[in-house]
Amino acid sequence: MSARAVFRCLVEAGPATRPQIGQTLGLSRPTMSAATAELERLGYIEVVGAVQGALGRKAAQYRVGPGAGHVIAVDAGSTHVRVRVATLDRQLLHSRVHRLSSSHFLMNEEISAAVADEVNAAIHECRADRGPLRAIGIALPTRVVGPDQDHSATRQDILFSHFTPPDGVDIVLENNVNCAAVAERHHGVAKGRETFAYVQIGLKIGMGLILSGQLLRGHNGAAGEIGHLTFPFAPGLVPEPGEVERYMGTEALMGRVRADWPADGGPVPQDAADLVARAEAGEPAASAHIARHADDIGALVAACVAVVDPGLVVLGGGLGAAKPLPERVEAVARRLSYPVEVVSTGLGVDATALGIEKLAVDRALVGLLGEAA
Amino acid sequence: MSARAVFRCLVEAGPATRPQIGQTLGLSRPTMSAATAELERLGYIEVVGAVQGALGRKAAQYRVGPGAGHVIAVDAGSTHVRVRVATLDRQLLHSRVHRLSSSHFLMNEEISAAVADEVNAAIHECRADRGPLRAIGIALPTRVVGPDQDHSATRQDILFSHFTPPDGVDIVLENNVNCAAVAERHHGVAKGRETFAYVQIGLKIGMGLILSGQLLRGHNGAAGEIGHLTFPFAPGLVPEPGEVERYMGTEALMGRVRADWPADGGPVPQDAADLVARAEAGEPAASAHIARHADDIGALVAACVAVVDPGLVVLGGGLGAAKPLPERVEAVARRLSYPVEVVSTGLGVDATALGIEKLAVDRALVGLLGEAA
DNA sequence: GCATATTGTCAGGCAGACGAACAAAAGACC
DNA sequence: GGTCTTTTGTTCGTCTGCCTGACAATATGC
Repeated sequence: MSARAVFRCLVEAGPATRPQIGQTLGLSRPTMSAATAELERLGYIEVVGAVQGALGRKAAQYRVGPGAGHVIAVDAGSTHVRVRVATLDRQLLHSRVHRLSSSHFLMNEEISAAVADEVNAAIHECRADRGPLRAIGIALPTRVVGPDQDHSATRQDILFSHFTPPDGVDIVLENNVNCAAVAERHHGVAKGRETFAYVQIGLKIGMGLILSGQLLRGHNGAAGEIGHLTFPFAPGLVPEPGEVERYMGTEALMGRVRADWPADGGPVPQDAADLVARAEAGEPAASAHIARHADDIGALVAACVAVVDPGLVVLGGGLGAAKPLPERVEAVARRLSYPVEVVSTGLGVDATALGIEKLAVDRALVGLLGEAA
Repeated sequence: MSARAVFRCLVEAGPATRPQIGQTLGLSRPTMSAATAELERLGYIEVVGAVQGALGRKAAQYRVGPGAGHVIAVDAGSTHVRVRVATLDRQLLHSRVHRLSSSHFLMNEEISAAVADEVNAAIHECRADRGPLRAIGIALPTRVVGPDQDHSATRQDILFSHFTPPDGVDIVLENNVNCAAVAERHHGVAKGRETFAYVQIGLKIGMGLILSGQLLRGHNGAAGEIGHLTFPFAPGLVPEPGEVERYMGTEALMGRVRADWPADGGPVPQDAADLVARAEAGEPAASAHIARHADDIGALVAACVAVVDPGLVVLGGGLGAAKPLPERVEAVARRLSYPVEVVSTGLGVDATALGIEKLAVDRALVGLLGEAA
């Protein structure tokens, strides 16, 4: 039915009149009238006003209505839990940031409890305000596997020991790096791009792959786990699993910085943010370390480029926005492999939350409109 | 129109009766009659007999008819040019192997001339035999880029200086490793698999990726070019482009074998096939080299697994079918990364030709049935 | 007030598919 | 052999989803 297409159009492109939607979808006026009448009857859309063109009769403007419901998006990060409640057309209804008592590498009891609390608070906050709750999306700092896959060795089950989802509400779990990649595609520098890679450089290192417009999860939900890349990878050396993570994470970087800081370089940088700031301020020692790190990341990106040839790599995470990084990474990667464009993310700390929000909205639409695409 | 679906069904599943097709496609008898009548009128299908069930009236059996036409598939390999002419439902009409005078690393004048000669010969051979020629597929040992991409630094244009395709015939170019991957999916050990990687280990090393059922080509047509993987990849070493290829190819392997062959190991193996045969026969020196090579490949496969998590890796190429390889590669890859199954190809030297044939048939179907999927 | 342009609705029609009924062909059973 | 049952194939009416064309309902500008 064309009503589905009309609703999708309103969700994605925002308020519009019947002639506008008919134009973009290639539908006739009678069909548009029937579709909007049906959607309005269901409460999924509502008239929001009338728009006057240059000439002629005013056109009624429609938008997603309260009956379409809303979603809750949660970014369960290592230092903060961020919650967003939004309508299907992404009007923010509620948002909260919960600071964790300490920084966590993995999904654990404290994060799970915080997520459960925040979701329950959000549910009560927005009750009956903008229609039914359709989906809850949670971005996790762990590998996420589907219901038919092997759950051993994952930590996503910890969450559900703290949290019972309401009946009839879809739950969407996704890895946080994958979520950031989705956000880059819909709101960030990769907008409209069909194929690209998002590389997160922070405490841990990870990658999210969007190929031909769809997120690559992989057979075990482990696609993009480049922290597990073979390393060292050279004749005569015995590789160890997970060494890239241990070598490229900010802790290892700061360890090298502390061990290698020149006596005349001033105080040793306290953390990665400090290092980046002083490199951007022009301090030679800090710049040298950032440059060296960029070269390492460039080699890593080159490996990913050789495997999937994404054409564009977006750098994110704590170090991803550092000024001199993209150019240097791009230079190294291009020397080692095929042409690739490397840019920094423009989305801030909200990237992951925006991405899981988009995924939750997509799931809600599937539930609302049936299986059809 | 349902006629498209019926024709696709006959192309993919072979001869069938109307009730059978209606069953699989969920179409009613009247619809099936209309569809087959339309297709028969166009000459795309024909009645091939009548099938008697356990009881009741005989059912007419249909199959793809002469009017549907045929395709030419060419594997432009490094030592041979293989040609297959087949109907859309993959009945082999003609096949030829043209041995090249020497082994070539890249697309060059001799290969191009041989391809042009063989295609022209095949065109005249099958003229008016099984309807019009719909598409010509050519598997190339080079990176293949689309018409909208950057053609500099590719060698696919050499071909067209030797060869003018007939009017109205679609030309499909694809990298030979990607073709082998497609063949594994449709005829080989990865049959029915939606996501897997094919790794070719021979003179050169390369990978073809099938993700969610579709071939990943990448932004520059360079996806799977793991010969360009960053190498060496370890702290303090300066990586050089293309070193994996130079290290993992059979020439480098045999160089190490010759340099390192024990005095009491008998005559030095002449080539890779000899090395494999003697390893399978139990000779310790040969086994040790194959094992070492398997470990290297295992590290390489682990890198690919970390990036795309294919779940299944099919080994092919000159060394891919070597007996002890898959288990050893799997063991190394699993230790370094996520669970992955590693198996050897069951298709022989025809893998690439079968793959490009499938791609040519797909293109012919698009041309025949319109843009619809 | 009237011409013109645009939106919105109504009626009719067309394409594609389905279900029900009926005709045709084959084996099963007496 | 005759009849019954089962399956195939066709004819007919219908239904859904959409379009085209005509008409009514606004809006602007002279």
